[in-house]
Amino acid sequence: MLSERRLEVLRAIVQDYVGTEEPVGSKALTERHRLGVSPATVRNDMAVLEDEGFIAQPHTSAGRIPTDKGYRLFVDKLAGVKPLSSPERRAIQNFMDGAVDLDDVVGRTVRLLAQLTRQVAVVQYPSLTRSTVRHVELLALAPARLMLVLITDTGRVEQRMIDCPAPFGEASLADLRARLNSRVVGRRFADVPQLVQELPESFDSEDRGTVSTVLSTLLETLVEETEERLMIGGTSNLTRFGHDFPVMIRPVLEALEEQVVLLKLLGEATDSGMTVRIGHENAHEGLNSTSVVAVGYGSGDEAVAKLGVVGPTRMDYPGTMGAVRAVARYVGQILAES
Amino acid sequence: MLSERRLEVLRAIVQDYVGTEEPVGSKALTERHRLGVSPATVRNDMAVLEDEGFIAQPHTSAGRIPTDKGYRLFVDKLAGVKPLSSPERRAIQNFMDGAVDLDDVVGRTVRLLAQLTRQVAVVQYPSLTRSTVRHVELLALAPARLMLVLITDTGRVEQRMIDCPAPFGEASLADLRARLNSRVVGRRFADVPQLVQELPESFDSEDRGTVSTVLSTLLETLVEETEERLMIGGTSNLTRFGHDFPVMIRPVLEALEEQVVLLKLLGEATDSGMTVRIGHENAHEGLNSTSVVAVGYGSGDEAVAKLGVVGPTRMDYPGTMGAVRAVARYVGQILAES
DNA sequence: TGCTGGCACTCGAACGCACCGAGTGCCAGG
DNA sequence: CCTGGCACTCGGTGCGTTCGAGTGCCAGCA
Repeated sequence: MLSERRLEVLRAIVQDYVGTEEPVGSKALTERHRLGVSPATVRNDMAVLEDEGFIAQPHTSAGRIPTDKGYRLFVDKLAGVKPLSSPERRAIQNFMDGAVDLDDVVGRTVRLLAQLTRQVAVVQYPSLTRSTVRHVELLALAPARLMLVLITDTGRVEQRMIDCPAPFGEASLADLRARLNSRVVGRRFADVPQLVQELPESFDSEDRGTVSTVLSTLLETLVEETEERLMIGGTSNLTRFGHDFPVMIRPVLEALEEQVVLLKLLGEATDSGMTVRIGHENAHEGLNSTSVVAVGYGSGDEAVAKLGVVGPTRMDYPGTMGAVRAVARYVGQILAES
Repeated sequence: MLSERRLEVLRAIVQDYVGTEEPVGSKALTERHRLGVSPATVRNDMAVLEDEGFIAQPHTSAGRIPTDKGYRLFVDKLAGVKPLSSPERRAIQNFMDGAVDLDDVVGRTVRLLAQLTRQVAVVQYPSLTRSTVRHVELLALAPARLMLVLITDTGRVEQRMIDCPAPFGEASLADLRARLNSRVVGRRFADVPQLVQELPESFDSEDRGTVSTVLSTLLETLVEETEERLMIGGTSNLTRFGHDFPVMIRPVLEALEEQVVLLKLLGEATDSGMTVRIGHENAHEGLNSTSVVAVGYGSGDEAVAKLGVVGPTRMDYPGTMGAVRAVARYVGQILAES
């Protein structure tokens, strides 16, 4: 077990390293922090911390840097979530104020988060499956051509073109629209498939084909868009990543370009509460030297999507966590209002 | 005036430098290209080219590299547009096939372009002002709450929430919807403001407020969304930028994050035909060591938006131009079909 | 006049080397 | 269990040397 002081030493190492970006030695530590012991003692503690795998030396005669395991302990036991300063809070409000639609909200959120944390921000669009249906619209663009428009309670809108097997009268269209809406409005998208199951049967045989087509397009859309969309920003912050530049940032940029990877990344975050994945805890290889701080957000109690940041493992965890949480809450509020 | 051979020397320098990324000397040139003259002669030619500002030496005793002016001459006079190979053409088809909606089309285009050119791709969404109206929909989400949905001929969909000053009956809604559509469908968005001008006057006084609100939201949307949206991708290709990494790519990433900058960039491209902006020809400072190759694309004859790539001035211009043009044409086709 | 070979010169890159100093591990003593 | 002392390690820095690709210039030749 690690004594109180050793934990204190670890905390000091993490803080200094995050600040200076340079391996920290025993002497420097005792000078910057009032540990009340001599460098020699700190050295002994460091030796123990190294044995336990919390810190490491890049080279034999250099200072120590925290390992992933060290950061993990720091985040779990030694650090809290730093609340934002009130100027920062005000900045959030100013920044998010006046967003006109969901795209705008998500876009602003990404920029805000990137700016606050000075890291790469990732924001997932509210998921369809967890949202509820606000409205389903069917528009006749041509006699045998429909457009299906889905609107969620979070303001997300999806649309699809539908080519009908047969012309579809205005009356039938209104009928279908009405019945569809009466069944699904206010329900969760995940439940829609069951809710519309026997709908075609109640239509004339001539319309039944079209109704089926519409419904299958609807269901397809639900499936396809479950592969969520997301937006990223602040990639230029990667340039402050470290010295050994190209090697580090290349795989990160590549990972960020693959939506699948990112979605999995956010998906791994637990539904409620903040998740921090440090270095090798990330499944994706390119992100082995980055940490991901993610949290769910939503209009009500339930999270409809996630947002977070990606940065070097050497990041200011308390500050980052504070910013991520604050932004998530604020976005949740905005969505609830709209 | 530059003799035929001097131009040939310039072409050889550009080609070699693009390939090797290293300053090219007189000896290497005569070895790799059959110029039919000795290194000494080439040296003389190089001296002239340098006097004229087409090439420069990074250091006194190094080879030459093309200047922006040199690339300009190369692009204008010495290089054609390299047509794609047939595997590449097939790749485009495979890649774009099966796109479900506009977002999907744009997303695929970005990835495709980034992959083909191995550079950063930028694709603008079809502009509203240049598109025509396919449909305007008004949905009543609550008695005094409407949603406005705009659909363009290019498949783009915009929506806005509207809070009405007074409840708005279903009949009035249908009426407004019908009149609105009969006036604007098939017309260009740019013309919409005039077309709906006196619409409120024909409504009952109790509804007039709401109608005005709806129309002003509609007009607002047109204005706001004239600030076009765009999508970028392939930023990881920036890592192959050069040796002097961080310094180069930082401002580029920053510029790429500012939509305004990018839009201006694309906006500067001429409407028809391909535009190539080389190095300092770009107004934005951060892009002074990049070149932009852009071209308009559209469903018909007229360009509804632009797309292009951003890469180091040292890029394969013929190949890049070929890819950009091919992709633009293909996307145009897809939009025309949908 | 224009091309060519020859020649002296330049200067950045690479290499080797010595030095410096932050940092370490270990140990004996309090 | 903490501390001061001490010998040791080793990466970073500065400096001088060498190496070679590349240059400019010039005299000679077609």
